[in-house]
Amino acid sequence: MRKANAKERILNTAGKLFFRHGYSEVGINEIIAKAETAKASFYQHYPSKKALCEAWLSDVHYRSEVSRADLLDSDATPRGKIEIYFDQLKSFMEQSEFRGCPYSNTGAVSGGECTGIIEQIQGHKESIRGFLREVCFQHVSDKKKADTLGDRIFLLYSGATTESQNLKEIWPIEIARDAALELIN
Amino acid sequence: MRKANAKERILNTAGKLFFRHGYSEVGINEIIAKAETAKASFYQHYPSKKALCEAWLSDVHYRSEVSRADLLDSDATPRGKIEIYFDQLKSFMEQSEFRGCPYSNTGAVSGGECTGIIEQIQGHKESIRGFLREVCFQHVSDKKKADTLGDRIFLLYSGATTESQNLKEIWPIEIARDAALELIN
DNA sequence: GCCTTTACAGACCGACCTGTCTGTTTATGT
DNA sequence: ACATAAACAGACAGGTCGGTCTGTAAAGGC
Repeated sequence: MRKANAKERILNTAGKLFFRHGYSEVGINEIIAKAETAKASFYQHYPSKKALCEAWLSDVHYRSEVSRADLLDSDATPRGKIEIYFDQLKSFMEQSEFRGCPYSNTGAVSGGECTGIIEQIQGHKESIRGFLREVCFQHVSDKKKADTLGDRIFLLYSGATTESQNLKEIWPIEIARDAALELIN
Repeated sequence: MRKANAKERILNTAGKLFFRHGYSEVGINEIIAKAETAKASFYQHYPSKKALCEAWLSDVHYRSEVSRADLLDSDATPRGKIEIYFDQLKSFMEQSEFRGCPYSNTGAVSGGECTGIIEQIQGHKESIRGFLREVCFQHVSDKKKADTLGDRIFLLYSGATTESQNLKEIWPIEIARDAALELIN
């Protein structure tokens, strides 16, 4: 018996490969070879490569949502939560060699023909947006102001991720964090 | 004789296809079929598909740089230039069906192994960043303040492009424009 | 002991990929 | 009229792709 069952091994291996090299650059043969499983085992658990990709994105979404919920319910100040959120992004980008957002990257590959993946991307982005709006609402307690403030921080966050990936540098995240913290004052 | 020579036809056709469907989703055969040329003619002008991609990005960069230089030298106020720049992005996203930035999209595909393309992406991004910094310098005439202000607008611009693409909606650009205009006040 | 489920190995298929090659046609300059 | 270069058509090679198929091995419940 292996350390984990085949389905989990496939999902973990594919996740790493999709994230590092991009969905379209990774083949089924590479996934099953690195996961040390057989092609028949793969198709026993996932009907297609696209379904595996959706399972991966769903898994990432679940974990990130738990993390945001924890941060939202923590006893830090709203301002502190924003700071922590950007610092988490910073360490994520550093330790992932500036690979950026798995959702945006996957969406950039599939030019728009795959509806299932697009829906997951939009759900994930709206989740982050809602989180930032809620944090801001804890700060200003004015729904409308909190929404526009949260949206602006959301765009700073997204831009920081994108350009940190493009330029392979960390300063966009620091600039965005400073700008967000000034906005919330 | 065709309306344009083969090299230009290939570049224009490939540009449209790369932009709409993504670099890795478009093959040589499709390009030459849509460009109504022969494979031998293609390899007479471009040594490889990657070289064609670099030529396309270089062409896009040249045209966008001219556009930014025109805007920079125009007689609009710095604030007006920012506004025009975001409005240009808005109409670009609308008429391109939310395909986003060709550079970021291409960079998301090639996970980092292709240095030539990465250099072009970074050059393009730094060009936009420099443009925004200069516009801000026309406004605040304090080099350090102009730089951080320009960088913040740069991140808003990037985030607006990314999320407008992801969500297939136009509001991120309007939010980013409003935020940028408030920042510059 | 048997039986069902799960995982294994890997051949095989048709389609597609980039890139090479041979040879023909067309346009242009002199 | 003729030479030269560009564009043409398309077969071909060597490889990879996602996905299907047949058959075997091992584990767990009864």
